[in-house]
Parts: sequence; C-alpha cells; structure tokens
Amino acid sequence: MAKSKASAPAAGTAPAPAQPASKPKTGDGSPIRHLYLVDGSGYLFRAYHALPPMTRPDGTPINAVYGFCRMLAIHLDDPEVDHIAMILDAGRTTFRNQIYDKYKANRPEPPEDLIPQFPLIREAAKAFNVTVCELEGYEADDLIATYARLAVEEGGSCTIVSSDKDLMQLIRPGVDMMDPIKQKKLGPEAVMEKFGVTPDKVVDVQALAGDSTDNVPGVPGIGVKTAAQLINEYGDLETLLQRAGEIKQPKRREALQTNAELARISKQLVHLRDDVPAPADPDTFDKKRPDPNVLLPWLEQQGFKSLIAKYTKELGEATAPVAPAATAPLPPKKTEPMKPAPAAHAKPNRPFTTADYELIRDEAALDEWISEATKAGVVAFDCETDALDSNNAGLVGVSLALLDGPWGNVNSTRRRAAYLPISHRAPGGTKKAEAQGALDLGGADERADGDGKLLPDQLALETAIAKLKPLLEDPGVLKVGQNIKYDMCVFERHGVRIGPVDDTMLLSFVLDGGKHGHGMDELAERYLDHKTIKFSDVAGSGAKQVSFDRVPIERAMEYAAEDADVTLQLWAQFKPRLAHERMVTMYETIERPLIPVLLSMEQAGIKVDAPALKRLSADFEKRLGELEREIHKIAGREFNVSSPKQLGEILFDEQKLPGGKRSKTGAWSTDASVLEELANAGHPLPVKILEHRQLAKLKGTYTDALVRELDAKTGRVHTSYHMTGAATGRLASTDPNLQNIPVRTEEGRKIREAFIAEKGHKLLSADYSQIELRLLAHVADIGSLKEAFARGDDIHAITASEMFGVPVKGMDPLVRRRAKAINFGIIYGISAFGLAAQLGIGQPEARDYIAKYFQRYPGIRDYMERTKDFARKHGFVQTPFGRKIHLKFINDKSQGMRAFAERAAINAPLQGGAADIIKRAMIRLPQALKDAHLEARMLLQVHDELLFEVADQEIDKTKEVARTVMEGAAKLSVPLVVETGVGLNWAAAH
DNA sequence: TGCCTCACG
DNA sequence: GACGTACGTGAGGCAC
Repeated sequence: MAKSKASAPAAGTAPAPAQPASKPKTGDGSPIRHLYLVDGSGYLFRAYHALPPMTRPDGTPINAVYGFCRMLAIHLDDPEVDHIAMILDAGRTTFRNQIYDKYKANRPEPPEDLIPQFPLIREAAKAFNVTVCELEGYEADDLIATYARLAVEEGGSCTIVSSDKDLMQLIRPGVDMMDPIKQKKLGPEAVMEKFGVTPDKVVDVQALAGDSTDNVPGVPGIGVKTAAQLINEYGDLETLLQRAGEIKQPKRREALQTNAELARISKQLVHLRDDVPAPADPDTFDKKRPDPNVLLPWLEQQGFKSLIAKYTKELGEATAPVAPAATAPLPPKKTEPMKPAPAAHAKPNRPFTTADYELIRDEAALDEWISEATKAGVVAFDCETDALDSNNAGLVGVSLALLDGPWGNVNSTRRRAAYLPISHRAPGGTKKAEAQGALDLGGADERADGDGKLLPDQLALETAIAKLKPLLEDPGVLKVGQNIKYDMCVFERHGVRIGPVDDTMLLSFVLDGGKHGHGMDELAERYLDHKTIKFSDVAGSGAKQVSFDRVPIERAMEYAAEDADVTLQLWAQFKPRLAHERMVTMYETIERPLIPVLLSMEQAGIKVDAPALKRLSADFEKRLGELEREIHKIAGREFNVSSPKQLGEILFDEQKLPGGKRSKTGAWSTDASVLEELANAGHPLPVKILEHRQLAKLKGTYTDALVRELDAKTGRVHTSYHMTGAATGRLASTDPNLQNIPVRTEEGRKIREAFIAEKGHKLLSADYSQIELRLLAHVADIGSLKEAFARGDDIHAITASEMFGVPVKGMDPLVRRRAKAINFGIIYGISAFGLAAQLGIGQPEARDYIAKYFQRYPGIRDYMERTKDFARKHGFVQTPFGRKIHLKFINDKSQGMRAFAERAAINAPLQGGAADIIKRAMIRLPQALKDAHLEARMLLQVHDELLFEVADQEIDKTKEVARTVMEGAAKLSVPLVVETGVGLNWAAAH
C-alpha cells in the first residue's frame, strides 16, 4: 500500500527511533490471531457526544468513561478478540508540527466536562487489565498504523476501534475498522462511501480536499467530491499534479498548479507512519481476565451499577478489602426533571363500561338531562355529524356527560353519559353515494329519501336544538368539549352560540405543548389508561366507510357517549393543573378567547376567482405536456417525470451526471438544490425538470385543489385553523392550507391573484415587520439592536455594518444579504452547515461569519446558552408571554437528537412569542373594528400577516385600526411595526 | 404508509 | 476529534 512517500515525510525531522521499527522481542504473550486496537481519545470524544450528561456520586462528569467501559466490556466478551490494546496520544506536538506549524492549530479546547474524563480512561483500561500504549512525538494514529502492520505481518488480522476517517487509509485485507458507537464494521465500502475512492487512495483525496478540523490546508476550492473524481481519473496525487495543465476547468487547473506544494505537504500530514518505534510487543496485548479486586472497587467508585452486576457475576465478589472512594458522596445531579402526570390521575374514576351510558329517546329524558346539567354547572358535550367539514356537516346526534355534584367537584366518583340520537338513518348508502346528494340538497333532513329513512324513536332536529339551546347558551353552565370549535361551528348554523366553553384539547396544549399530541384518543390512553373506540370501529374504513348517521344507534351511543365521558374526565385532570403550573393566563387570555375569532374567520372564508384558476390550470397543463415531451426527448426515453426515483435513475445511472447525492434511504436525491447545481453546470435536462416540477406543484397543489375546495353554498374557500398543531403556538391551516399560497415566484403569484375581494371591497394585508428579530433583540436584551429598531433602521444593513465594519451607506447588497442570512440563521439556532448551504459558501467561511457575529453580539450567544441550559434543566422553554414549549429530546441519549432539540429550543421562544403577539392582536381586533363602526372582516392569518376584507369606503379607517391594535398587541423594549397594503386581490395587497 | 419534494412564514 | 445540520408547518405524488 504505502508507496514512495511512506518514507518521504521528513525522515530527518522525526524523533530518532528508540528501538528498531520492526517487531520487538517477544514478551510473555501468545501470537496474534486477531488484534483489537482501540483509539482511546477518539472513542472518548465519540462517547462524550453520544451520551447524555452523567455524573459520579461525587459530581465528576462520567458519561464518556461509562461509554468507554461499556465498549471495552463488549470487546472483552467477544471470542474473536484475542489481543487488545488502547492507543493514546502522548502529547499535542508531533513530527507533523515540524512539517506544517499550523497542523491541528485551530482545534478548540475539549468541552469542560470532558477534560476530567481523560485521566479516567487510563484508570479504566488498567482496571479492565488492558494495555495502554502511547509514544512521544507521534500521534496515536501512527502507532495504530504500525501495530496494524505488525499484526498482519505476523499472520494475524486487526480491527481498529474508531470512526476517525483519518484511519480509513489503513483498511486493507486483514485490517478493518469498527465504529464503536454503532458497533458496525467499516470496510472498503465505507471508505468508498466517505471518500469516493479505494482505501489506498484516501491520503491522496485528503491531501487535495484538506481537513478543517486538523487544519490540513489541501487545495483551496477542492472538496472531497472533486478530489475523488480527480484521483480516480489520474490515479494518484503525483500524476495529477504533474498533469494538472490538462484540466479543462480554468479555476480548478489554476488552483492545482499554484497549490501543488501545499497538496504535497498535506499528503505528508495525513499519511500515517507505520514504521514508528513500537513501545511494546503486540504479543503482550493478549486479552487478560480482569482482576475482581481491582475492577470491582473501581466500578463501584464510578457508580456503574450494571457493570458491577455483570462482573460480580462473572468474576465473583472482590476478595481483598478495598479502600472506599476518597471523595465524599454528593447527591446525584438530576438530569431528568420533567414531571410526570400526577400518579393519582393516571386511572379513570371508574372503569369504562357502556353500562354507564344511556340513550335519550324522548323529550322527558332530555329535559331531565338538561336540568341535571344546569344544576351541575359543568357538562361535557360532543356532537356527531355526517361529514368532517364543520361548515356543511349535518348534525346526527349529541352526547353529554356529567360529574355527580356541583361544578368544581372534580373528584366525584360517579359520572354519567348519554347519547341523544337525532338523524340516524336506516343503513344503506355509503359515504360516497351520500356526498353526491349533499351537494345539491341542504341539511341532513332533506336527505331522507332513497334508502336511508330516518329511524324511529329519535327527537326531531328542531326539538333537540330548541331544548339544548338554553343549556348551551347558559352563562352559568360551562360546556366542555374536545376541539369545541368544531361543535360551535355546527351549532351556530342552527342558531346556537355556545358559551362559555372549555376545551380539553387546548388545556392539554397549554400544559404539555411539545410533549405529545392532543387528540382525544392519545390523551385518553395517556391520562386515563383507556383505549377509546375508534371511529373506524363503528363506521368502518376505506370504501366501506359509512357516515355516522348510518351507524346503528346502540353502537353510536357507545362511541359518542364515551367521547363526552372521556372529555369530562380529561377536563377534571387538566383544569386543576392550569393554576398549579401557572398557565391560567396563557389559557384564559390567549388560547380560549381565540376560539370564536378563528371560528368566524373560518366561516367567512375568502372569495376565489374560480374561472381564473381554471384558465391557469389549463395553461399549466398545456405547458406541462410540452415540457414532458421535451424532457423525454432529452432523456432519450419516456419515464414519469414526477417520479423522483425514475428521474434519479435517468440522471445519475443512465446519463451519469456528476454531483449525485444519496438520501437517507439510498435513493438518488433530485431536489431543487441538486437540480440547480446541475443546471448551472450547463445540463439541459435539469432545467426542464425544475420548470416541470414548479408547474406540476402549482397545478396539483393549488389551482386544481382550490377549485375543488370551493364551497358550493358560499362560493368561497373556507380553511380550518388548528390551534394545537404546532408546538411553538403557531396556528396551522388545513383543508385547504391557506398559509402556503405561493408568493415567491412570478408564476406562483398568479395563484395569489385569484384570491379576490367581494364587489365593492378590497383586501387589506397587514403584516408585522421583522417580528422574530425584534423579539430576539428584546429577550436577549441587545442594546445596539434595540436602538436600531427604535430608530427604524434597516436591521440587516446594521448587522452587516457592525459585523464587517462597513458603512450602511453605499453598502454592497451582497454584504447585506449575508447579514440577513445570519440573522435568520440565529433565529433558527445557527449552524455553519446551514448557513453555508443558505449562502452557497464554504463551511469555514460560514463558521467565520458566525464567529464574527458572536464577537459583535456576545449577548446573543449568552441568550442561546441560557436558553439551552434552561431547556435541559426544565424540559421546556417559555415565550415572553409564558407559553411553554416542551422539548422532549433535549436530554436524549443521541447527540443528533439533542442538537436538534437545542436548535428548536432557541427558535421556540421567538417563533412562539411572535405567535402569541399576533394571537393577542386577533383577539382584540373584532371588538376594535366594531367600536370603530367598521364592517371589515378578518379572513386569514399567515403567521405574521392578517388579511382583511374591507368595504372600499372604510379602507383608511380599517388600516388605522388594524395597525394600532397589532402594534399595540405587546409592550416590548422594541417597537412593533406593521406594514399594510391594499388591493383587489391578495397579490396586489402585498 | 413512508418518503420525497416543495409551497409558505 | 464526531455527528448531522438550519426553525415551524401541510399537501400531493409515487412506490410499496
């Protein structure tokens, strides 16, 4: 393997070998069959980042050592392993520093709580009776290379326990690697995946690509991908450098020619020496049985209970008395502070049986229930309908549930629930057949013809409504529902304005947002230990599903009464927690009051120009057909352009275009960034694909779908807002989603133009300017940012000016763009990778920007650290208004999951705070408009924007009210600014 | 049903 | 000296 350069690297500069580099004299060990070489410090870093924080009873951090011991135990148990040693770095400077003084120069200090763990792994190795090897002047990697060579020369084989990519060059027949965390063997395939070349060419690739963590320079502008391509083409580095003049791309050619020497130095740095003086005979690395008198007391001192148990069983108790750990034990640190739900509440008051439920078949029974409910002061209720769309669904039945005793008596052991069937019909038609008729006919009542006759012994709809109305509107009776907005919508179409209400879904969201979902089935299982009857159990599923009015009444009762019953019991658990967990204000002043506001927005809907959408759709279809023909022509065969799988095969397997990335599942990635790169490289096919993708998306997701969503009765589109969908407190919009209507491209804006105002009206758009950045300046308390906002300055320009030291006046737009990307990155929990991708720059440059940013705004870094610490300690973060966002993975054992949760933790108070602010504005707006005698209606919310429909003559006044209310929705240490626009359509209002 | 892709803030 | 990458959503089409 190692060719000419094995001897090249500055033989004279290396410390003089103390012994010959060949195999030293034999010790007392046996010959090697299989040698395991553990990269000790490499493993320690891996384990440190992979495991959640742990401490010894005396407070010493211990997670990495624990991981190390677990790994050692596994290898010692492995019968394949007959020899094992741990290799360590002896010091920080090595012969490589003489070749290149900046080698590993930019390496940051290890994390604070890892440092005390370094000496402990030496102790650990000793306790487990494993030899430790190190050599002054060389890195552990060189020693590993040398021992690997010796093992193979002796006729044995070797496994290097490490995932350090720098060691991959050593893989060859007889030598492989093992990822110590994933317990996965790494062979030539893993090398090919990582470097795109065979193991013997790894050093050449690394020499070209360089390595920022080790500060290996490489050739600027060449990364691993390009390097692999070049090496595979030219065979090796030296040939490539000599023939660099043949390279077509001018930039690449120039880079290689001017940096040839840098590449050669880099190669010396990355190439591992396998001829260093081995400090011990590898035969002496034979696996030895640990001494229980050494191992057990040591494990005891660390508090590794599972390992103590394992080795006590295998080795027997320690026989010699041992000195106890010298340090005084401290109480262990808590790492899992999330409070479970109170145990007393984990069980239902009484087991669920249908015997608790009854049917309300006549007026007398209903009167009795209404009277009881009124006396109780709190009633859970739920309505069943024949469709999901609350704007059109017909009422099929109502269920009620009561606690025994006056309201507030949540500890009552008795409860009752009942179902009032109203519009059940004889079985017959399926849902699909039914939907056909529903379009032309009005309510459920008129659909009595055909096979579905109304069943007997049900109260008439009018009677039921008339009797329920006083109860549902009684200000002295609290109506509890699960997602009660839905029920309010249904009843409002029958002239009933339900109130006051509580919503178990919202209570759960306010208390436990981010911990879990808030659907009834999940809540019942989690808090009541009860599996609810599923809708599909009573109504069937798929094509055979029937609407609820076709479900037999007895069966319907079991399902429906259970819903009310469960709702009431959930309420009994959640409501007391509200005050206890200090979430009353959030619930009472933000979430609950928002219900009727959203309801009226959903009912209002927005007018859509259907003919325009249809024209657009036809136009898109025509162009899609043309594009498809062109694409097939270029590709040389027909295939489904909408199939990423087929497309990937065409591009990368058949046409062999460069730059293919694989996704997690191994499929070719064909997303926009990949296609754009190919397009920039001059390939014609990706350009057409991108265009096709865009049009197909617009047609499929918007033009066609929106026309389908038009409500036959109102001629408008009615979305529905979900209050508990986003953990941060944002709303979500579905059926259709009106929060992602295109706006960024020209073609897309044509769709937005189809959202229009009623005759004599205009659309008014009011949106918060930079609300999340303002919140950041506020919560992190950054003086200069706050002042800039107070002055009304261009915040991205100010950031750029302060970071790069350039004046705002006459600023290069590119500089401002970078600052803008960084500002957004900060809000998202910045990473060099993300920023690099966003700006299309290299990661080192991105890292540099981030460092500059934090240098200028250290307060923001402090804020981020504080936020993460808080999240780790409490399991949630909070917005300035008190909303809690739980981060269930913040102390996860996976480093990836923790990093993810940390970024979310940084983002959540900002995104959630912005959501709180606009919700506060939305709650005040209806009354403010009314007070100003304005008819304007609020139609849509898109996170930081509100859209109103306004009569022409009221535009100026409405604009003023909207701005005043929105800007006054929160009192922060920075001003809130709202920008408005007016137009005949939504695009024009921007 | 899971995955990929892409529309929005 | 490793890992996976910006935060939060919903919807449509494909492949299984």
